[in-house]
Amino acid sequence: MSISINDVARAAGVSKSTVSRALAGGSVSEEVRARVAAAVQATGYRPNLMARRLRARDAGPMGVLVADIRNPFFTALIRAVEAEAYRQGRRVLLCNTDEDPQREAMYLQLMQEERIAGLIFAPTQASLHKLERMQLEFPVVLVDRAGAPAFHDSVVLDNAQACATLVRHLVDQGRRRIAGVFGSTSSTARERCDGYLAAMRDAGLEPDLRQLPPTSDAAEAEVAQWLRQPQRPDAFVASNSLLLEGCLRAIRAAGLRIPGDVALAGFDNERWTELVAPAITVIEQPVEAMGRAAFGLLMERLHAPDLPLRKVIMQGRCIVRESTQAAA
Amino acid sequence: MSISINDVARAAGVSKSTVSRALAGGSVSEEVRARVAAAVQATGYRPNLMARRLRARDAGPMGVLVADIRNPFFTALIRAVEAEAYRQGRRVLLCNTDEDPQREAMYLQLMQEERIAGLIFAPTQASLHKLERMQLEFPVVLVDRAGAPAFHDSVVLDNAQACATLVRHLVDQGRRRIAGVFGSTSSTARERCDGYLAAMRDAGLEPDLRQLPPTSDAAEAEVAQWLRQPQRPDAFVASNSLLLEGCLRAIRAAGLRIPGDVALAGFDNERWTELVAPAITVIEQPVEAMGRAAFGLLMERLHAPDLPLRKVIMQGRCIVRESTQAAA
DNA sequence: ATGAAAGCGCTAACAC
DNA sequence: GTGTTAGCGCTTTCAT
Repeated sequence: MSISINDVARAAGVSKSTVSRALAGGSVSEEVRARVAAAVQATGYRPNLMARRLRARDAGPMGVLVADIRNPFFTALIRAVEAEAYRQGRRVLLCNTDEDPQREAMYLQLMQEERIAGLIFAPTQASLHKLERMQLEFPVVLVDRAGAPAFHDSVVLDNAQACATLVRHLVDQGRRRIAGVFGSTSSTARERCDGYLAAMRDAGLEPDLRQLPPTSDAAEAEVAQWLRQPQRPDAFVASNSLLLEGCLRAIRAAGLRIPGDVALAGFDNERWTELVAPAITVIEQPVEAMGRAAFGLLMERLHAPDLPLRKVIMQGRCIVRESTQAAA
Repeated sequence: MSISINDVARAAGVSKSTVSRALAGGSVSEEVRARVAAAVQATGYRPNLMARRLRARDAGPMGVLVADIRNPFFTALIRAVEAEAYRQGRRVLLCNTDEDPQREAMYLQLMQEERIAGLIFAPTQASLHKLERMQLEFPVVLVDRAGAPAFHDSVVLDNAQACATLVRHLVDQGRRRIAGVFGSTSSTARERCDGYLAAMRDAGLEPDLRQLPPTSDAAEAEVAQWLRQPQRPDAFVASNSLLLEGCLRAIRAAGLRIPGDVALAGFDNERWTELVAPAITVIEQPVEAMGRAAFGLLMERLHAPDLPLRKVIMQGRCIVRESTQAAA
């Protein structure tokens, strides 16, 4: 049995409500406040948040539910949110769904049951739809992945635009058979795919794309096969850093030179994209800003539930490196 | 106000105790069980875990407290633990301390207050000592970082051995001025440092080492300066992948060739270490196994608190790549 | 098999 | 300023 407020009250010789008030900084005499403090020390008392929340509808922790903790974009996002939460004295309940809708559903229910104050969520395509009919008891801010802004605030990159930028850059460098490697689970991947298609059409080029589970292994296997085709692509665009890595491995394994034989570009300015030779052209996302914005939207929503729906769209920055130089 | 068990009871036309029993799978007539199930459906009821735990001393979530979520070793560890927890129907409360003892203390108290069932913890050097006098109310398993096994179960790499292996390998390749770049915040870094010192002594070589905040930026700055010294090192050993990355950047920036001018080796088989040219020699840690072991120890401790203290020491695997070939 | 009632640890009215 | 009282939503005796 752990120490309760009653033990402190007894030790301090006051009632438990007085202890409660003293701890909350309410109006109590200095003398009593000191006695309570001493009693807390002596007993080693820690408030029981279960009880406190049960009673006071106290703010529960913030939830953060991301699709893949291996993806550095998400770890960076988590850090940004957590830093912001920490500054405001909020705890963060973090969970990882591995792009699995079933685990997503489980964790959503879990957070419901844990009575979190609000959720920052990067859902799979599958859950995005279900989410709308779900009527959760806490506000949700979608981040990185969102559909039409019908039910939830959201913070996303201008994905179509960013991907089109990448394609246009490749076209400018003289590439023609530009292949697109996209994830199959997120709205983000779909939007990037749309941008790819639009830019290819504008350039009068034939699109050539795959939608894969967003892991490096899947990309590596797929691209390996792709490169064996008669008319092989002269450029690859990958819709996240995991897929990008898979592309790079496959191209290397095929003994092709970058950018001589094929150009390569992708999303997320991970540190390794600059360290490999040749360094890789990427779209950099303003991850920090996205995390802070998501947290901000959530806090505002908490304080003013009737605010109109907001969708924050951020622009990516194209960092051109050697991997997309014109072929020799 | 959210839906409570009373609403379900009313809807089903039974008492709340009956609902509780029906939900817990107690002895209730089939007919009532069906009515309750229907009422749960109709009302959209979700049990309030705060109340349930408050009452029943139900097992809280598992806590995981890591030092740096940017470090891929920890994200891999988290995934392993989380996967295992998921299989057993346990939730995971994840927090990130950024190697900051103050945040560590805050989160420890927090987990105490959240009444977690148990904690998997990678503490800083500073907290490791305090932890011993802390008398937490839940069992703790230290992972990656642990001192003498005095108070807590732990799972660690054989750090000294692994680092000595790296040094011996470099000596075999003809390196003599082998520099060591170690973190300053963890017992792990200290043990690797000890292994470095021992191996250098055995080889009759003069040690030359630094202990830094474990970030790539810190390593990059320090190594840049190091390389400007008259008798510059002909090899670097870095004690984690962040430091390793900093070393690589600094060596490149100085215009030196690897392995021609300097050799480079480090810890953690991150995918980028294989992608850069030249690929980098590393010690691979059995991260998956470490995560699973930590979770296993914790569960066992939960079921049998009086078990003797256990320390699991795992061996790393040295993966030799081009970065440590003999100088031309 | 079911209901009534007690109580987990806490806070917030309401008294004084 | 402080104590008394009444729950928050739930499980668990103890009756019936």
